Amino acid sequence: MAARPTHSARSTKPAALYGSRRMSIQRTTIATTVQAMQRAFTAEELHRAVTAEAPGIGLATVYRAIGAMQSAGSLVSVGERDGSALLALCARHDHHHHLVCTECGAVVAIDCPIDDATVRAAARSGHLVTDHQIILYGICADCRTQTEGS
Amino acid sequence: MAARPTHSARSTKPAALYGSRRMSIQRTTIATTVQAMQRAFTAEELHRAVTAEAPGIGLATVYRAIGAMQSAGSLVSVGERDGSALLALCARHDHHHHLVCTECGAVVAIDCPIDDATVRAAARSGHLVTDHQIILYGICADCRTQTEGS
DNA sequence: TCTTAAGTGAGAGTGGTTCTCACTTGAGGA
DNA sequence: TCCTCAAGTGAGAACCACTCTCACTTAAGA
Repeated sequence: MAARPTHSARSTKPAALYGSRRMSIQRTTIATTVQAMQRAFTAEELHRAVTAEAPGIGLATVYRAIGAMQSAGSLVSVGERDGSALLALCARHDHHHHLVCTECGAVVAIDCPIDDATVRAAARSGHLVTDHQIILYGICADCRTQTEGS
Repeated sequence: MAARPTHSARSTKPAALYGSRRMSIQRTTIATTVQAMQRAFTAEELHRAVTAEAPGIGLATVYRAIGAMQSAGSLVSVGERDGSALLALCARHDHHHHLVCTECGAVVAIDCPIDDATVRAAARSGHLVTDHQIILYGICADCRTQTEGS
């Protein structure tokens, strides 16, 4: 299993995060704000950050932009916090999962730990695994070095 | 990885599903209904099933009973369906996960596929895995034999 | 029986998310 | 440079799963 940052999407153009042709000022602001986010965030946190940048952008607009980015595959849901969906920017399009740092909220892409052996073992019991959903929680490399340094 | 039914709780007394001493008629009805459930269910589905059995039992009572059974560890959340939490009876108290059958909704306990190798590989990238959440979707043994039989 | 705290039903409240509607605006074509 | 039109927007209502409150009931131990 290899772990690498999810964040190459940070350097792509805002428009690339959506699946549509048309780019409004609001969507550009939202995309830029998402790219500036250093960790996983909720829709409400994103709305707060966006309105700090450009007051007047509605919550519904933020939700619509989130939906568009999720459809385009540039934004993924990585669990939840206090009943709200936790979102993160992710440029990887191959099959993978995410490790959410419980210290700082950073999200790291992780290769899928479900291997052939797992699927075969399930098959031995008569079950067929067709899909799965995995979220890993832990402490990221940065937080570990910080903790060990102090 | 071994897979085995989650359902030994089906044969236990209703009172054993809750962590408390006191048993009301409502809680007994709810526990019996849960034990009769052949698959994963939502709170609303349970409420419908319970009121079919004993009309007048309130939704809040069902939610309170679900909370008590979850605290007691006899009922677990195994994902979600249409925005509602998906619940299932489970008697296993060791570390494990669940396979939800996409055909019939049956739930099967599955040993944890996250092994030492996975954790060590994450550690090699500097990350420490402290917790995880896994839901497997697939087709259970019964549904497979049915499909192959027809 | 009595006491008492746990449990109950009804319904209001909460909070995240989605929908509606009238209005605005970006982008492509003439 | 207009014109057209569909995509996008803001405000706020609506939706929905779930929780809380409150007056009342009841199980269980003394």
